[in-house]
Amino acid sequence: MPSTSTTATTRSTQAEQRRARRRAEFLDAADEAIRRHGPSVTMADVAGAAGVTKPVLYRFITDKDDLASGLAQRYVGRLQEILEASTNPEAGPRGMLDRTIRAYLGFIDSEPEIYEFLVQRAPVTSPNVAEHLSRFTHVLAERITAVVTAELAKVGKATDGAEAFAHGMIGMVQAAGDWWLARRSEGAAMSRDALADHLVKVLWTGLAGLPPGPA
Amino acid sequence: MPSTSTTATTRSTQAEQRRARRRAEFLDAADEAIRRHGPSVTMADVAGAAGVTKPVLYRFITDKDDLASGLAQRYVGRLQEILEASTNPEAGPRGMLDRTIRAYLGFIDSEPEIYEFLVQRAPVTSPNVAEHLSRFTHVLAERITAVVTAELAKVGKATDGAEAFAHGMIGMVQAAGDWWLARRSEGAAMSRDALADHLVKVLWTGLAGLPPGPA
DNA sequence: GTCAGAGTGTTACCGGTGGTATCATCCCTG
DNA sequence: CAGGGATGATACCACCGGTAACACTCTGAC
Repeated sequence: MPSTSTTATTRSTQAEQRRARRRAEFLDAADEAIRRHGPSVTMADVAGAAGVTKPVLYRFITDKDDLASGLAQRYVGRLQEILEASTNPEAGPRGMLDRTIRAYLGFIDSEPEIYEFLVQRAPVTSPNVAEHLSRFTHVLAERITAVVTAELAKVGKATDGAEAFAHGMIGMVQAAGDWWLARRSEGAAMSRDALADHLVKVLWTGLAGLPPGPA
Repeated sequence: MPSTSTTATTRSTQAEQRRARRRAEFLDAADEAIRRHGPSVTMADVAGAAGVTKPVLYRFITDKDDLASGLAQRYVGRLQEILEASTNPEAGPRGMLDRTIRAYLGFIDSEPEIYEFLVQRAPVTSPNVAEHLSRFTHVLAERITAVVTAELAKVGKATDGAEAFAHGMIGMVQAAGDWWLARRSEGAAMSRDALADHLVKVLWTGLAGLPPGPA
């Protein structure tokens, strides 16, 4: 086994790793470019932020939607890290709801441009097929569905509405967040914390309004 | 007063009427074009559907966003007509919520392409200013805010959360509607009526979760 | 009758953006 | 040193939103 050579398989995985690293670099660049140019960034802007031209970018990112997908996945991951880091394991589902909403509002508050870029690219993707794979809100929705379903089952309610409720929850938080984001800049409006309190109360109470019945 | 001539003022109002009629024709054309080409219609498509070329269209519609605005206003108007037509005046706020949600779901069910065109054009409009004037959901939000505020005041709760709640409500209905729309095409999912029941229950119950206190 | 002007219409174009074909270069391996 | 795979750039295409410029018609005024 000569020290300077590697087998074919390890070489291919090395290539894969290199590709993945490159892709991550371009996501970093996109991050920076969005911060600099706002949600209407151009692919050339992103490439430029990476110190490179468009064709190179397109060797690692197939599409502008692919780029949005990659960023969405990354930020959902960070959100999840925040949630898991603060997991007081005995807080129960209501605590989880509370923390999730606060984390979400914190994200759109601290990264409004990236957030807007993400939601802006969302509906464009699916012409008519329901292929929203790994879009920001949908990834979130999956996780929440699980929690809601578990909670409903525990309380002995019908679980067939869980998915609709999960998506509805996200929609409510998102819409209220958008509204708050827009009003925030012109003074007025309530504090982020007050809004979070509000949403948690409404949603948690609303959960109780779901119809009873077996799964 | 000669029979073949008109005064300057009536002539100018005649011109205005003509302009308005023309604009309405182009909105009709947009309607048809969206139905034919999907939410990604082109301005040339719209002009073509009106049997005309782009510059003519642009004499009556300033912008693609203006076109979306016009359509949004038109459809919100129709929604309101439906609501008022079915107004059992003694149904109270819960009946109103019920009817509104059903009308909304009926709209996105029967006109999914137009609906998607509308929401797609929504966030693009405001670069950073909160000038979403007459956008579909925002027009709706204003009306709902009024109802919610009144109801909260009646029950003796703090009304400063009404606006956030109104936007949140719309967001929930919209997100749940999107989800339902996407799942509907692949069999599965619940019926439109069941979803409406669901949403009404959750939101009405959630309203009770708002914190008490003076306005 | 003819002239002015307001509408209505078209062709041809611009600027920008997503995305690609093509070619040059470098570096690593054999 | 030969050759292939990755890295890079230039130049281009298609498409879309929006506009400039020009041609035609119709109406009412003198």
